[in-house]
Amino acid sequence: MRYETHKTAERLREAREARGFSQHELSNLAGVPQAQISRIEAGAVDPRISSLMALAHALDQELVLVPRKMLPAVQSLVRQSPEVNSPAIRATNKELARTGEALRALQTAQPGLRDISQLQRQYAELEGFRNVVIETEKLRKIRKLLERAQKPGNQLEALAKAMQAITDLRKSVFHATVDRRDDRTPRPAYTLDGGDDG
Amino acid sequence: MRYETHKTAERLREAREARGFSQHELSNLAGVPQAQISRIEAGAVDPRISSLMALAHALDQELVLVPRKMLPAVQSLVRQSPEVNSPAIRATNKELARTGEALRALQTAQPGLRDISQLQRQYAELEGFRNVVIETEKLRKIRKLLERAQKPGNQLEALAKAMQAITDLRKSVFHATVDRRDDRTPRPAYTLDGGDDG
DNA sequence: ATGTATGATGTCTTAATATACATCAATATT
DNA sequence: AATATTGATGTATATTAAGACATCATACAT
Repeated sequence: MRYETHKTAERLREAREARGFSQHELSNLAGVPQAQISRIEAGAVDPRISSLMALAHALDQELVLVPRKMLPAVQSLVRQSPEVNSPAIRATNKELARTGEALRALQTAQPGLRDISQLQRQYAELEGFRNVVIETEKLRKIRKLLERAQKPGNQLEALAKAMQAITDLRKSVFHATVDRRDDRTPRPAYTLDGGDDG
Repeated sequence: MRYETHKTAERLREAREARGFSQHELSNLAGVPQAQISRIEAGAVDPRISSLMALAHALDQELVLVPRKMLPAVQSLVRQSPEVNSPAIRATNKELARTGEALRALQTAQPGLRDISQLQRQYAELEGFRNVVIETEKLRKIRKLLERAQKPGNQLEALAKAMQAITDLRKSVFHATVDRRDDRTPRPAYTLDGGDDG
């Protein structure tokens, strides 16, 4: 028993943390209890595939059967995956997740607010920048504003500020992304035959 | 429940039958009762991962967690059945071996060359594509360049060209498998500038 | 027709996962 | 300092895979 089960579990944990999900959040997404996730990640149980696949699916991963011969090639492919694990990106993802939560909370707490849908649309776009470094502090400020907008008081002002902040963030992210398009490989990959004999 | 569990089970059965194993034989190899193998393959149970891995291991397969984005690429790799005996693959493996030798030879002959470590890193990844068809001619050219870099003359130029060639080969290999569609850049960037509809 | 191999099922028992709680330590946040 | 979050762990119960063994239908060979 316990072949390299722990290896898969380890990768699951990495994927979860890379996305800034807590075990509880993942639990909600995958329908697997937090306690069970903890045990699985710790290698304390021998999970059924349905459990593993539920988790993998929630993390946008798939469990694939790979012939041993192909393993190195597959792994080198998987390494190229854009799932960066840098602390900065993890922090960003975490803040993004929390901002999303704050937004949902605000929505349920104050369903009447009119501009929420627009806020959500803008946030949805930001969601796409998971795994891309963005200014965490700005995200944080946005989240604070959203939380403030939940409580009575100057809700509208907080909401307006949040809107403005998210717009600014979008702009700044846009510029940052436009600047760093070095991986788009302008030329075709076939430059090898450059006039050398064999 | 039962996500795509049956898919994995199906692949296991294919692998078993491809090797001409009966369920009973596989049972002996993997230590899983024949009845259980039958139920697993039929999708009648939700097996534990240890059972799956025992079967996979006995069939020279590995259970790998793959990001969704990489799934098409990985599958296209896996589809290439490991026909190690095909002439094309034998040729590739042979050329790979010779290229590796040339690299090592160059290293011992010219220990001072600075970019060798990078070359080696890239070559190491190509090594993973043993048993996968890659462009043998390009490999051949790389080897020639490495051999040329050993002899005095325009070493640096040969080395630079080799580096470029190996980079291109890597790209071409990955492109051949990865790039069916263009979803590498975070897409929401396009929609960032315009305010949407109200 | 006889015998054999293969794979699917059935039954019973055992052991372990899955689940729903609760709790606790460590950390982060206010 | 007080509070909230996160992850690990404990307990009790229900569900179920795993394992051993038997059986049956089918296909294939003798």
